Amino acid sequence: MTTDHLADDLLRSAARLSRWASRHAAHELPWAQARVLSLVEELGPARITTLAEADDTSQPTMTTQVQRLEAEGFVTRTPDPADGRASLVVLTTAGTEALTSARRARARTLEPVLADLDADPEQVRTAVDLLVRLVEATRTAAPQPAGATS
Amino acid sequence: MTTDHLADDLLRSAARLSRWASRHAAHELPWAQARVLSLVEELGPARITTLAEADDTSQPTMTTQVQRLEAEGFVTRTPDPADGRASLVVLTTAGTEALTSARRARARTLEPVLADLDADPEQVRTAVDLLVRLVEATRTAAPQPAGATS
DNA sequence: CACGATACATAGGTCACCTATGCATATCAA
DNA sequence: TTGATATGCATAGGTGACCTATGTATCGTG
Repeated sequence: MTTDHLADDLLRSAARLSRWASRHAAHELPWAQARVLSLVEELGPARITTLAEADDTSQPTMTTQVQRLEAEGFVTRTPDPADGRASLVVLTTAGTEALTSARRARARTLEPVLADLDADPEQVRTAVDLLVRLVEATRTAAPQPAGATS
Repeated sequence: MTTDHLADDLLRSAARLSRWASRHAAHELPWAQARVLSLVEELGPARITTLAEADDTSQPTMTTQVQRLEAEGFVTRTPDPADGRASLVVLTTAGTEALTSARRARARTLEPVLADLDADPEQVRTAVDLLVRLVEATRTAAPQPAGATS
């Protein structure tokens, strides 16, 4: 009962927060692309499919995103020496810069709000850590897809 | 410095979490529509413009959303007795039910993950509260839109 | 009643998704 | 070696949720 509310509150807030941020941050780089760049940075040279899985998206979507990023010079694609079908997506210097700048923009957007909150910084840190762990947990814990009454 | 990371971590996690939830929750009702329903419930009979502002979206977008919700029987629009131009959006019984069910679905999606986290429930509650307060703070604290060096 | 302001609707475009499918390469069996 | 099948990526075509710009009533006011 309480858990129901808790989960709902959590999801609602997360959605609202990220929605608010995406609407108020002054970023040239669209969110989805920043996400992909971030992943490439995290995973190093990676295949499209790997990226798609990590981003919880479909392969065609990732293909398109990578194409755009490539067109803007943020990543390059080199053929995978181990597999002629695959290619490896690599971050360029411009990509790294774009990512850094996007991150800074986001942080800068949120900062005044955080300051306004006037909360215990340690508490904030704890809360954020919990969120991070929660996100990690979504990777492992497979959710019940609707009527999975197996 | 730490704050930069903090803000970024927070936004990244929030975005990932809500993205994950939106992709894994078994909801018939699209997210944006659930959001609007939620708002209508919260605000009571409200005008399109009011809803648009509350949802941090444009009036045309809200018009479209309300039209869809109306087509599905989740809300009705009645002319505002006080203003011939305006109409009031009201939740129907079906709308309330849809909202409840969407909420339950979301909570149910997240629950296994929360359980998997195996975290102190009180800590979770605190974190969620903080998130909620943060979202509220975004309402009042106007962010610096880029180079507002006034 | 004419005027600008206001509430909503429409038009037309973009971004981020999706599923279905095509094409090339890899892999394995006979 | 030669198919059959699996795998990695690209393309096609469609949807939802946004946006700005603009139209059309109605409201208030002089």
